[in-house]
Amino acid sequence: MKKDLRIIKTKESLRHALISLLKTKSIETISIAELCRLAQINRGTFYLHYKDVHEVFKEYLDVIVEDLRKSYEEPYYKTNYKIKDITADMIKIFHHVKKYQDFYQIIFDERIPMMYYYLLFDTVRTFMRDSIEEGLLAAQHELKVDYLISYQTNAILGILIEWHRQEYKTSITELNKQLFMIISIHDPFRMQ
Amino acid sequence: MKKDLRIIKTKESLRHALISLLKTKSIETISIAELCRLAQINRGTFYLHYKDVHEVFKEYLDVIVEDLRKSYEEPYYKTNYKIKDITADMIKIFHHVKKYQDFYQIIFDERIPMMYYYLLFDTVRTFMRDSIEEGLLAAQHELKVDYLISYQTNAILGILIEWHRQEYKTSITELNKQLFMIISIHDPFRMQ
DNA sequence: ACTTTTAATGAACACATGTTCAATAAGTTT
DNA sequence: AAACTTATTGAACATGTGTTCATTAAAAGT
Repeated sequence: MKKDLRIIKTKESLRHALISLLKTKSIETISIAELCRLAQINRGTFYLHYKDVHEVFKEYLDVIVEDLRKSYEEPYYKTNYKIKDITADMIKIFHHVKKYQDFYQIIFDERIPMMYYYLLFDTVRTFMRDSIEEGLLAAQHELKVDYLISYQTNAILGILIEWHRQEYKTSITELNKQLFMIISIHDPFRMQ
Repeated sequence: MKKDLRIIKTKESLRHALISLLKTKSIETISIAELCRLAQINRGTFYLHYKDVHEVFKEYLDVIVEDLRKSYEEPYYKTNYKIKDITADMIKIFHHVKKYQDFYQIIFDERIPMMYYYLLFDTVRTFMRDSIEEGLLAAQHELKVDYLISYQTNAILGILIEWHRQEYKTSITELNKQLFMIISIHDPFRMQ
């Protein structure tokens, strides 16, 4: 039950064409017709697999999200301090975003649909859930964890938005220092 | 140097037509041609004022952002506790979002461009800047405030995202209670 | 009221969108 | 290798997009 080679070929052609076009123009200005011409794919074939140009990009993005997930899994220099654990986890995200800066510049662009942001949000959110649940959950039984986790997750994404707005000029070391200071002020896990 | 009445009439017709169409279909599926037909405006005239359907919506949204700004200004029952001040400020935002729920449902939709999110982000961010700067700024001179403020702002928007995902079923009272608990855990301004 | 300014119109244009359908060719099974 | 399955193709169609331009008409200035 393997995938038909023709489908793979078609999708690859479209992905290559998109990457090529993205070097010179923004994703919003790329038409389906233009993409298909470059990929040498019939426009009708396009609609057999995708609804719009964004879906081609999104499929490519899945690879990047996978890298984010992987980079998060791999161990870092962990200490005994909870806060340091968190910043150590987040520094991995910063490294990842820097690595794929070209793509995150697109994801955070104001013309781009929220869907990419939510993709990132959901990915980071699963990390955040794993980080939090252990110590905190049991203590406050009136707390709806979903709100806490979304609060925490989006706070981190707020740093990424600010980073993006400052055109990624802040170094990762500096960014991590800032995050450490912010979390130190807030001291999220001092209860433990 | 007043605005030409014809322009006002054209823009009003388009706004009314958009509001009418939004009742039955999503903004993404509304074409310029369809909007102009309903508004009885020549399509060419549309392009004299707007680039796409979103710009019509965005102009309407400015009214809502203005309401957000106003509702934030008006005094609430303030106490001496900093945390309570913050949650009192934020409850105003919750009320505002609930009031314009129909619009925030569009703003947080995954197919909608980030631009609306940023509009909200920037508005809340100015509130946040005003709330924070007083006590905190001077103490930590190595802290880049921009990152702190974006972190704080987006954390709040994280709650709104979660609220949206839970289809605004959580009551404002409950939401405020959650926020109070979250901030109590983090205790952002215990230094003061 | 008359003149000036400028917004709105309709027609036309090349190109993009989204869909259909029979014909073809490429891949998979046997 | 032959028989099958199905992805791709090209053509066609109605509609949408973004722009232009001369004409019309409405508002503003005098």
